[in-house]
Amino acid sequence: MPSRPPVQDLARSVYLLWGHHPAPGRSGLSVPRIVAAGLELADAEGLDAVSMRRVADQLGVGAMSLYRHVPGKDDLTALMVDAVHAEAYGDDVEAATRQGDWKDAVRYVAARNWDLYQRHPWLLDVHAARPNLGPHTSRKYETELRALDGGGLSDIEMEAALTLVLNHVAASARAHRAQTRTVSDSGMTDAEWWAAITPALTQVMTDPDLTVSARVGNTVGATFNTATSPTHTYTWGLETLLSGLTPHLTP
Amino acid sequence: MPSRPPVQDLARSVYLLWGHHPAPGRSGLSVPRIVAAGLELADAEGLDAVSMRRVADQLGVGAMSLYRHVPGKDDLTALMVDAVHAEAYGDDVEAATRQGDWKDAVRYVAARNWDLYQRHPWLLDVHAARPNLGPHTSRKYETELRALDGGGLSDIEMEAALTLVLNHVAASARAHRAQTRTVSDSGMTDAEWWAAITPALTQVMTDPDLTVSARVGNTVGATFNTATSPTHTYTWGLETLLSGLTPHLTP
DNA sequence: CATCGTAGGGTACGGCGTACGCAAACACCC
DNA sequence: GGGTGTTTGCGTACGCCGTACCCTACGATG
Repeated sequence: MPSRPPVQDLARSVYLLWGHHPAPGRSGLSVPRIVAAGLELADAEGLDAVSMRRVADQLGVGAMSLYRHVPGKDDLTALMVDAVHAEAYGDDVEAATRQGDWKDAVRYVAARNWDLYQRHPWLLDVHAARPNLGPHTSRKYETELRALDGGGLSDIEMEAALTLVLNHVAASARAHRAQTRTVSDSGMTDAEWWAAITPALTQVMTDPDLTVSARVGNTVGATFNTATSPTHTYTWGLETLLSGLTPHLTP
Repeated sequence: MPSRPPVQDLARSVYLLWGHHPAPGRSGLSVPRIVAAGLELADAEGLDAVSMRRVADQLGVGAMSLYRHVPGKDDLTALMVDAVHAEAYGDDVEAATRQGDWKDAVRYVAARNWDLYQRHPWLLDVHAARPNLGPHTSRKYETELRALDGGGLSDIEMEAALTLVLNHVAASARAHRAQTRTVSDSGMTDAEWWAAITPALTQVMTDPDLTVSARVGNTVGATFNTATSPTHTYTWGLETLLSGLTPHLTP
């Protein structure tokens, strides 16, 4: 059942992102305070913990009061994302290009995004339908595109290359989090988990064709003590990417 | 509050994945039928539509009856994923290696995964904490590793390279879906959406530093009529990746 | 002091996963 | 056939979620 959202709502979301929000009411409730409360919850307990009720509780306010300031949860999330994107480069659009050659610039961009995901893992759970057009997200995008500008890539290729790099960072960060988080959540290390299922697995997994995966699994397990090493995949993959981009780029 | 899951539960999940499930009860309910109902719902309406209640409705059965056959929703999802992974290569572990040189093999692997995401977009929404160890997933992994085997990559590098490629496919497929889906959901094309927010955006977005992103945005918009082109990013990114992997691989 | 727009919040609806425990159907033995 | 123990199926309920609707009560204004 497609329901076309009124143009008015879309405009409202844009205005909200750019600081056009209602003045604080008599209880002192305001958009910045709501966003701050949401960020606190998300950083501490993840995106799932950010419910309208819990944000309201955090502020000593009724759940429905939030709706006077924010149209709904999606907009709140967008505001949170934009707020956090301010941390990446400190509003300095030349931050990446100053790092040296283009490879260093891209490495810097990747590292800043990696750091962002470490500081705010919930960013990995935000799946917005449309791109975020907030002020800080826009400056972040500008900064990152500049890292690739003037190297001989077409505009189309710049967009694709940046997407490629950022997707790689996000996927690696997601894998990294999945590993560390399930360890702390279940109180069970990867090795313990593996030991726990091995009996059942060997009893049941009698497929004789799994030769390569068995060898690789053993090597990886022996090397990292885990099934995979997200940080290794991150750095190795980034260098591989850079090497793949090299033919396209001058100096 | 970490709660260590009993070893027994982990083993049960493994057994379940490998076909050790209770016999059909008197109402004819069985694990395969539950999984089939879940797949039907997921393919038609997405993963969110797969609730225990709706699966049960589909089968003309009470919601709680499902729990006699399946420990919980996570296990049902794992079963669904494994079932669908059977489609990728038809259990032929040499399917990729037969495609020609290693580049063709990797292109084939990427294409099969892309197809899988087109047929079952809900796969993109599955975020399992631990790797799926089902029979079909295992064979899929074997098939994909073989595409990279014997080319001079170490075991560690094979794992990283495969992850790199599969992450790229998943991210591209996700972007592709986000684009087509939000269009059909909102009844609003990318161009219409852009037109709807442009007035508000130009009024508010007066940042003079956004020179490169403005230029790139215009070029991309003029070329693809959209903010981004996921299919282009997919193919261009894949070739870039292959070129980055080339130095590591012989023939 | 009276009025009134509005910020704030209470209640409610329809969803979710699933813990718990009862009822009905079956299998089995006498 | 009758009784009995076990299994299967499911109804109810709990605590979450986002948010629509509407009323209260406050603050500013005249």
